[in-house]
Amino acid sequence: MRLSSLADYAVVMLTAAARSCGTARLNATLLAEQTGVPLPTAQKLVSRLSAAGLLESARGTGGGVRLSRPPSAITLADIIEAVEGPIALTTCVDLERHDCALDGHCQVKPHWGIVNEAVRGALASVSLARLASLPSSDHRAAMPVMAVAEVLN
Amino acid sequence: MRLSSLADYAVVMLTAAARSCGTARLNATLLAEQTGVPLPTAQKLVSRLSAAGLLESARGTGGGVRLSRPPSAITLADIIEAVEGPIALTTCVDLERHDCALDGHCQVKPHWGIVNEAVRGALASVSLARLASLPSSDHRAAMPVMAVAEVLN
DNA sequence: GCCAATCGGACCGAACTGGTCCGATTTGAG
DNA sequence: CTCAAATCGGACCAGTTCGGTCCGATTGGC
Repeated sequence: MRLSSLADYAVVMLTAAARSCGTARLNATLLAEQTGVPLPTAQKLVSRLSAAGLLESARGTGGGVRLSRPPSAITLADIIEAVEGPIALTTCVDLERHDCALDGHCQVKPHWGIVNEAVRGALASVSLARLASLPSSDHRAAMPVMAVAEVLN
Repeated sequence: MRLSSLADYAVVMLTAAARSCGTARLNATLLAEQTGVPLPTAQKLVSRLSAAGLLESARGTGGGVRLSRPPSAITLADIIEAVEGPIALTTCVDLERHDCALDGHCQVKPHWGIVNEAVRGALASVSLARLASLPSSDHRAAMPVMAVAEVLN
């Protein structure tokens, strides 16, 4: 239940990119300096985010990267999936590889899809624009969460 | 963003335990047979779940385990935390070890706590009793999720 | 036409997960 | 009271994925 450091770094880097959106052309070196992410790791992430379509890259001298969409149209779920692959709490909800040992008579399997979508939805509701803004002063530690149970039969 | 197989197995085993709650005394061997989880793994999980207080164990001949609380009072979050440890998407929300390389000037850090609580809340809203029941016929693939963004500043 | 700067992919070591096994402990029967 | 069976509990080991580093391919400017 912990997301990889690469995904964490990617969020930090894209947040920094969103702040200077449009103002300057960005590259891996600059993002690494602004965020503190090690340069080689930043390079790898730039590659992966470009391949996923979140960044548009230009090679050669004076090249670099920029957000391919406005920050409000990029969500946490997008970033995580770009770095880690599809969000799938269990292997059985991953459409690609449904190789679960208990597959046949598993009574829980039908529920995982719902739970997975709930978590994914929570992440998809957070936009990069929101993450780039400074936090408000009135954090409510505990938040009212929609009842997954209500749709879980 | 994928939870460990052990956590998955634990959910399946506890779901099976909830079905035969009160009817029979359970042990690791029985749960392994009913669920298909390999016996040694089931034993390990029984240990861990007992240590976490979700199962009450009795040793010796005729011993075994049983749920320490009614299934409605056990949530997915409880099970996952019992097996994997605290739910912490990033290291910086883990109160124990906040050793993040970017700790000093990370602009995203304030937001992670909110997102983490949202995900945790989603998992905490699913009870074991709900998982043990058969799924309804009208699955709604996409579910309305509360807007995390609304509390994120 | 050459050079410099940038992205893209391949390689390697380390940490964790998952699986297996054996010992410690307790109860029930004889 | 002693023995023995059955159970939980923890230690050990292999496999895999993750994280980090490096070098080559490509492009645009001079």
